[in-house]
Amino acid sequence: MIETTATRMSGDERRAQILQVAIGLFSHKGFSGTTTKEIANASGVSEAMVFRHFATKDELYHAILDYKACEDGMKTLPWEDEAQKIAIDENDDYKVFYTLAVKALRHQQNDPDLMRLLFHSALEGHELSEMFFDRFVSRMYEFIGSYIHKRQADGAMREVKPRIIVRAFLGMLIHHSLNNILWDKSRRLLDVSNEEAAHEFVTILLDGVKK
Amino acid sequence: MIETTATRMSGDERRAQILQVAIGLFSHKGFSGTTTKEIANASGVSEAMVFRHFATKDELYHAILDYKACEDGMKTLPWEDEAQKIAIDENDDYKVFYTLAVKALRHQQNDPDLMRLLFHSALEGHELSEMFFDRFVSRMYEFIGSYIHKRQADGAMREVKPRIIVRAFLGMLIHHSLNNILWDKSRRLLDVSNEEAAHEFVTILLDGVKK
DNA sequence: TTAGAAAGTAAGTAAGTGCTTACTTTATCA
DNA sequence: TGATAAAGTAAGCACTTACTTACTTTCTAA
Repeated sequence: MIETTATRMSGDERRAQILQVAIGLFSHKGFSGTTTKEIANASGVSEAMVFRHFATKDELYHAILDYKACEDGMKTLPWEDEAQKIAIDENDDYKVFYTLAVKALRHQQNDPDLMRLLFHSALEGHELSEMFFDRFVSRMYEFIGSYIHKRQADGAMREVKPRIIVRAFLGMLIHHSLNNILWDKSRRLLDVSNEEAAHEFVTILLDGVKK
Repeated sequence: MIETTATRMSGDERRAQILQVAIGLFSHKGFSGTTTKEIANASGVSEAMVFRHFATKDELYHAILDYKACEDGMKTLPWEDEAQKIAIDENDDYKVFYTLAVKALRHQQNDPDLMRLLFHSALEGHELSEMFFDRFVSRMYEFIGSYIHKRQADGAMREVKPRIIVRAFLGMLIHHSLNNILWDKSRRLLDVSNEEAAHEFVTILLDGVKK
């Protein structure tokens, strides 16, 4: 893929490269749809090298999931974001939801492979799916849900089950990204910036749940 | 699977049975994750029989897609529904969207395999994905979009790009079903009936876009 | 009742699959 | 500079894959 000079790589470099190549392949063709030979070829290396760095194909898959789910995607958790906390304390509904939305959309756009991997593993019933669900999704429901609960107690939002509102919100965001990644790559159906999408989704949601 | 007596099936019966078995397997394990041997075994028949009915594995996959996408899923198109047309003529926003939502949620719940197949094929870049997109999704955008446009002209809805509203609406619905099918099978996160979900989603949407 | 058509199988094949082995090339540093 | 460790490969192993062939069993209707 990348123009490789004749110089050989260090073990760590090669390992990282194989991992990256495998991410691209797995995320597009799935686990069983990708062969170790393909991974080796795309890495410009023999199959034996793949198996020197990752004992089995499964181990490679797990390494990817660990890398993607732990190192990468989880860096900017909304419940650890300072600006977010301030917006929450100030009860600035628009800011809370807009910030969340733009971040999510940007993240998904910058790393479509993560979303593809997540869906592949969910469909195949891989354990990553559960892990991601427990570590990220369910906390997201708690995080947003408890803010909504607070705002309902304030009398600022209608008394709807908070989690339905969370689902509606995440549904808009995730489905929008999914559309862009999977079906409407050329934006024939709908072509909007992340900011515009976030603004409109948040406006609909907040007007939709305000008292 | 089904308790098969010793009596042999007719060609058509067997073909239909293999097709059903394959739907179950493909939708859970994907195309390349499912072997023809598995399909044969699960059908209680030798592999040769599978290939008598479907010349190649690809042909079987296409037969499934045709069957699922044409016969099954497309039967009750919203733009051919009489009750829907009446609601549209009466400008009964809630009825229009609620009917649509409940139908979609029910359909997705009754046939989770279709959604799984659709996502598998979208991730793998199979052509079904495009076909489904052209034949169903893009028409859905036109259908709902044009109703929204009309209601905006009436002064009943805010001037937001209609397709953003469509995306928000479909996002809630599809994401909700996807959650139920893939991640939250035991409804730990959110347990609501289709009717309640539809009602809340539609209420949020309509309050969110009304003038 | 029996010929023929259709349902069915057992046992393959060639090409792939994940993975290993036995070996060669290159970098590093005492 | 040359011993050593690490990066690298070619070739192949056991098994699986999609698909075939040559054959047997059962149903049907003239």
